[in-house]
Amino acid sequence: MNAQGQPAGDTAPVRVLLADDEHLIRGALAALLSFEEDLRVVAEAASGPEALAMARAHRPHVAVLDLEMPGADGVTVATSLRSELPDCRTMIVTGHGRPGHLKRALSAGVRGFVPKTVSAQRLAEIIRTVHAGGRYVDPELAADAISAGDSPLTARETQLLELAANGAPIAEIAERAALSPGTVRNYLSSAAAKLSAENRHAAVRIARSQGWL
Amino acid sequence: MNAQGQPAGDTAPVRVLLADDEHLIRGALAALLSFEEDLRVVAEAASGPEALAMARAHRPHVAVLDLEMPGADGVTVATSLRSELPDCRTMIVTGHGRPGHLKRALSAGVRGFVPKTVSAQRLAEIIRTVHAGGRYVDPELAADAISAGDSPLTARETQLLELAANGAPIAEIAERAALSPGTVRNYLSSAAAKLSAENRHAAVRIARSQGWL
DNA sequence: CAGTGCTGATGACATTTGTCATCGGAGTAA
DNA sequence: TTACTCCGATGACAAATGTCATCAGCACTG
Repeated sequence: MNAQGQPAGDTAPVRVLLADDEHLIRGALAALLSFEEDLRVVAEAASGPEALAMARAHRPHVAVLDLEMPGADGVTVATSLRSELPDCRTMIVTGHGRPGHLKRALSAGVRGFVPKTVSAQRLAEIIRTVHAGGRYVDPELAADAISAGDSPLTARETQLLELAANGAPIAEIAERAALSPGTVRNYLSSAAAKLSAENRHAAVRIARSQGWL
Repeated sequence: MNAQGQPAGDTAPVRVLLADDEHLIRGALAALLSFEEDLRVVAEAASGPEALAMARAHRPHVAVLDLEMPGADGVTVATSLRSELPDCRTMIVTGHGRPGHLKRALSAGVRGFVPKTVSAQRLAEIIRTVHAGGRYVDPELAADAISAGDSPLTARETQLLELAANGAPIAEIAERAALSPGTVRNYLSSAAAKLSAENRHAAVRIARSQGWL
């Protein structure tokens, strides 16, 4: 009856991988989790690729991944882990959770999605839940994701919005996408209309805020 | 001879205020710092205003402030603290440190400026340094700040860039600033020219990246 | 097969935006 | 005083952008 996993005693501890580019957070987290007798941090990583390498080397039961990391973001790492180490459960921890990120994460097989506003105790519980095969999604983020719905944008619209994200003029976007300038304007106009934005720049902002970028 | 402050033993501990909106980090940090015998976390806050209130109530020696917080950012809090509690030293911890932020912080009387990539040990040392009256600035950020130079923008240019930051059309910016649309275009054009940007949206990006926004 | 939606393009047109010259007033430093 | 910069505005013009209609190929689906 250790399903929800209060400290166990005799059973083997849960092997945990921590990946976060902020050393301060990662170290502090590792220290806190070390107090939980049934959890053991077996590896730490500061970037996406490093997280993958560490996971291959140390075979954790649960990988706790920051969403924003250099190299590859948490969801990308989770996707790779899913195919490489199917037994490794994954969960995402993030500062600003956007609805779209949650959707992407869930379809990547991520079993936990929590904001950094939770306490360490709570995180430890969630790690146990995930390890036991359960799922946990922050209620507030879940509500946002449900009410937000899916992205109304097509693939090209999304791609062109990304290229427009840095404020580049149409000509440059067209060149980088190998498309006609007129075509680019059409797609961006369409995207802005779908998002009820006044122009493509506002559209970029809106798409970003929804995690559709 | 306790200047750099190795654990002291008999002298009174340094009273520390921790302010960070991410509960996970704040709690973990508090736990880690509690191992340092000469440091004592006497208050925690999750927002700018709360940090101010806590500081008034608990009179910390050193306030460790996150740069990005709801309500009021770390530099704003530091400015208020400087006038309200001149004896309270302040330091800023941040995820992404932009050159302009560092400059603003230093002119607000902040004595420490560190990225979240430092270790907890390092942070503890820096807290001691700051408490002893010293200063500490992350070398990399300092180099960036020096090479970046000051903002070339005038007050109005900066203000209008801020209003333009969400992608709003000129008309809306003009209305919100109570200025003529033509005037707005002139200022934004001037700002874009100073930043070598192709248009105002790219200018916003550049100004943001320098912390001039 | 017909219908639908995404893609990619073109042309036309109106609007927005960027750029420049110019003006006047206020404040400030030499 | 003079010179300088910033502020705020106007007018004119060119360039970029947004919008719309229209076309064609392709893939998919009922």
